[in-house]
Amino acid sequence: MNLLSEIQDIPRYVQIRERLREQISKHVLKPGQKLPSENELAKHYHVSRMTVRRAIACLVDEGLLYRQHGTGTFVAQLRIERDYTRLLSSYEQILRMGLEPGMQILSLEVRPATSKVAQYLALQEGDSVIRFERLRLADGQPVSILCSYVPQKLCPQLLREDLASCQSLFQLLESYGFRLKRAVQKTEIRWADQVQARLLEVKEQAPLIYAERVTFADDGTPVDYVEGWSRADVFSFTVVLSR
Amino acid sequence: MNLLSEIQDIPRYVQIRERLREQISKHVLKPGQKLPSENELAKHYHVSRMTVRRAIACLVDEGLLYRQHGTGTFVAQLRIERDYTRLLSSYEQILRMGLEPGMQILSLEVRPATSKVAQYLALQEGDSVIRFERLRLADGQPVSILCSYVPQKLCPQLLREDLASCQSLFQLLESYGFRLKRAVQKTEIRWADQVQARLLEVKEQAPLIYAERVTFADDGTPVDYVEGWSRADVFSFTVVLSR
DNA sequence: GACGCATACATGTATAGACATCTCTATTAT
DNA sequence: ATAATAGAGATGTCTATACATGTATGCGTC
Repeated sequence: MNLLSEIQDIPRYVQIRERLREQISKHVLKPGQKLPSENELAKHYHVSRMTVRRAIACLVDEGLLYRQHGTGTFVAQLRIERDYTRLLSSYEQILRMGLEPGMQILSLEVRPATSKVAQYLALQEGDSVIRFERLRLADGQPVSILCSYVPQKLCPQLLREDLASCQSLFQLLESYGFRLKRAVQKTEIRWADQVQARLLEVKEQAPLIYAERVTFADDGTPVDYVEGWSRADVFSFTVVLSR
Repeated sequence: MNLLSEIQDIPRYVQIRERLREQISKHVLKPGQKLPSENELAKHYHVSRMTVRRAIACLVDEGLLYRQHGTGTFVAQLRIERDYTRLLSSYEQILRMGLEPGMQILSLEVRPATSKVAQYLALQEGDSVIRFERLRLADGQPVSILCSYVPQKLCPQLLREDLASCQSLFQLLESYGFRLKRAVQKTEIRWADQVQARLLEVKEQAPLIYAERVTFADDGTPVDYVEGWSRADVFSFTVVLSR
């Protein structure tokens, strides 16, 4: 009889969800195995069936479990996935690759928004945006040129912050209380111009991975537009797609 | 007073969800606007509050709505196209670009799985897999070389099907009853070898977008492993990321 | 006018139960 | 032996209710 902790103020469905997740990750529940029925789980945890269903529903959404109507709930076969569609800052990306992130600021200024930037950030053309351009390093080697645009009205004092000591624009934005939720990113191949080639230490016309991304807070407000040019020999890009 | 259709056997929460979705897409509910409270919606549709919450929860997951505890539920600012993380076949991708898909079969055979393929498809090395290699065309121009591997035991009669007339492997697999659910795709840059350069009509050593993808059915069984080499001047790649 | 507090109302969590629908199995009838 | 049927047990939908918790508002006090 597993008792849920009554002391801490964590919802029961969250506690059950995390217990199930742990059992799956530790192979107590093996891939393909049938879970106890919802009624059995409800009895076991001393909660109602609806609470169990809620816990299970989360894990089904994540792809850890699947249901078969009339038959039962089962552990899915593979789980390497989840983290792949996680929205990461370039800082976090490099950390994940096991390298030491570094940064070199190229420029930092307030500018009127061009029409393209205004459109992405839902501003009027000419509204002030903070333009922050830097070279991202991994283990001391240049890997990406990044250029971010943030509406100035969202964080008027951003310039005064020490952007050099703060390793990630995301950290800064989140510390301002923006709950970054999702982003749309478009990736394609472009060829290095002279300046980019020099900064990234590649040949002119070498292929680069070009990505542009708009990041949205949870209320759908665009917070950030980033363009990035990255060395094609360093980056790969893994995502999870759903049909 | 909107009545839900009692005749059709569609769950009420689905009906309410789709009505709300329609009102959002038609701007009856405008971005930023507050929805009626859950209790009001429940009265309006003559259902319980839990049923309304379920409908709303779906749309929150999709990013169309967001909630503020104690305040209300609101329409999000932008409708980021959900379609960006949709798992599409190459056929569907080209259709979406507004081009006419074509295909030229390069080879079709049953082979023992290499260790790499076996690992991706959760097979034993040497198990039979169907290897299907083709050139994908868009408006008659070659754009991708694709090479799919499917465990033979999943569809023993695949070879007899007329793969030439069926424009998409996905269609075929779904017609066999596989509920394709999600895929993990890794994308990077590689350089064209002699054969690839000739087929894709680019120079040798030209950069190509290399993608490998494992597709899973809803029970987590891997159904399909694809490698693709695509012309970098044709493809871009848009995804939605969440934090 | 500024502050604090009570209140109304919003969403968040949880319950116990009812009935529907789907699947599989065991029993019964042919 | 085979086919039809009944039943058990699983998930799917839905209700009505209770209480917890967060937020804005308006009122009274200072």
